[in-house]
Amino acid sequence: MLLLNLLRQDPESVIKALLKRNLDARPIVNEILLINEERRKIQNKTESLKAESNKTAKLIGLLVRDGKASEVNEIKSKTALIKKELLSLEKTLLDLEIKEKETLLSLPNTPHRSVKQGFSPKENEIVSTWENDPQRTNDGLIPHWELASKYNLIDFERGVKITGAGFPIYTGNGARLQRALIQFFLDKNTQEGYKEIQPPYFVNEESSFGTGQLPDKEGQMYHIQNDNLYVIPTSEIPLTNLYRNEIIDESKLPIKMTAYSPCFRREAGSYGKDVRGLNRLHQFDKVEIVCIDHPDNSYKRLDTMVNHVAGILKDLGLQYRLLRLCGGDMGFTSALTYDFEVWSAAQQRWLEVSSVSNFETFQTNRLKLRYRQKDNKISLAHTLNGSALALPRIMAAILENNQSPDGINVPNVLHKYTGFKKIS
RNA sequence: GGUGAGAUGGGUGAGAGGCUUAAACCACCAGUUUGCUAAACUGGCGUACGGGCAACCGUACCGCGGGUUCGAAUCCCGCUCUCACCGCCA
Repeated sequence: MLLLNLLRQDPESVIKALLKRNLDARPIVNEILLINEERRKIQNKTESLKAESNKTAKLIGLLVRDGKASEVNEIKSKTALIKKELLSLEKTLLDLEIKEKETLLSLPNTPHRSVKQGFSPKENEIVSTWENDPQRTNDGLIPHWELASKYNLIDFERGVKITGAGFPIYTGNGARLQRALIQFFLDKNTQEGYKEIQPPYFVNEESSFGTGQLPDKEGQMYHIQNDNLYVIPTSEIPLTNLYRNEIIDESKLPIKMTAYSPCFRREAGSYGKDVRGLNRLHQFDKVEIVCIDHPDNSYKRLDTMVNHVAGILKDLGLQYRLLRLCGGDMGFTSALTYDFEVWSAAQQRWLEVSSVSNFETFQTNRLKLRYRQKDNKISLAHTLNGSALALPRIMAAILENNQSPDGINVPNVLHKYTGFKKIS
């Protein structure tokens, strides 16, 4: 949620920034300002009436105490009038408040100045590419879904039987490799100072709202209706919400957390070759990093997070490229997002494996997540998160890129976790 | 699932229709005193929104939502959550 004060002070800069998302926000911004003006007007009126009524009530108290009951009735009739007026004013005020918030919620975050305007993923900027020369031919290469069944690593069919499409069963060395990756990622993250957390996999409505999944992405989450809980599409939700409604001492910043969790996404409406094998699933594993930091520090923090993720991909020997997303491809809540894509040699395409974002105050404004400065001033903190890393496409790339006629070579850094060096 | 007890500021906890502007203590911050620290003493110490250049003023908030009343932390109704014990259970 954008800052109302910013919108009041400098609406033009907000409108200009949102153009990068190909959104003409002018009508909405104008509407908000209009509602806001009206709201403040009504609020002023309401509050002065309340002040009067409070004063009168106190006076009655004094009169009753002094035994001057005869004067009380007269005053009572006066406050009855105030009350009547208040009744309709308060209703109007509430309506305006709701409308103001609703309208404000409909605006996405303002892109950072470094973000380019653009409509689609095609306009994302390639910031850097590691391993300049990925294998540009898939001669003789087998896609990961075939490798997975050739070496008995994943059982897609039985996954369909017991749950449905998009719920693969990892078996034997496949399961072991998956676990090795999770542990490797968690170790890398904790070495970097991220505190390991095991969060719940279900969250309540308030938490989903806090990080912005509600109301924008309601249809993407699995919902447990009996208990009104949402199954997490990412551990970003429980991690970031840990500090919801809290005021953190400035000296405690940054707060750095990491968690492994399975992630559940309905992915309604996506079919075809993009979802083949491990490319897109309803349940997948991910290790996430989340930072809560001082506003002055958050873009430096974003850079260190990006470098950290890059380091992990290098350790695994995966060819990747780093993208800065254009305005049109960025998530609703983000101000700046970098995506990592690894090269999938058999499919001859780039696969997104990590998304690292700075949300600035967009989430903390909803979360009421603030920090206290030395001079006791209270401000909203910045939140950031990133995947470090999402498992399935990493798995796909490892299988495809490291295949040879006699098996699949496991990256060196994983040997101590897998206990084997080759899958054959 | 059953029964019972609760929910008050950063923490403990009083308050049971109007002298509450929520006591007191602890914690925290500043000052006095002091060779340093501690102790003692004095003062300060919530959040949000609105108004104001500011000092400051107003409003709301005692789990959440309604109601009664001129007036509600306090009375009434509904909900949520927490804790304890019992049952079931990895």
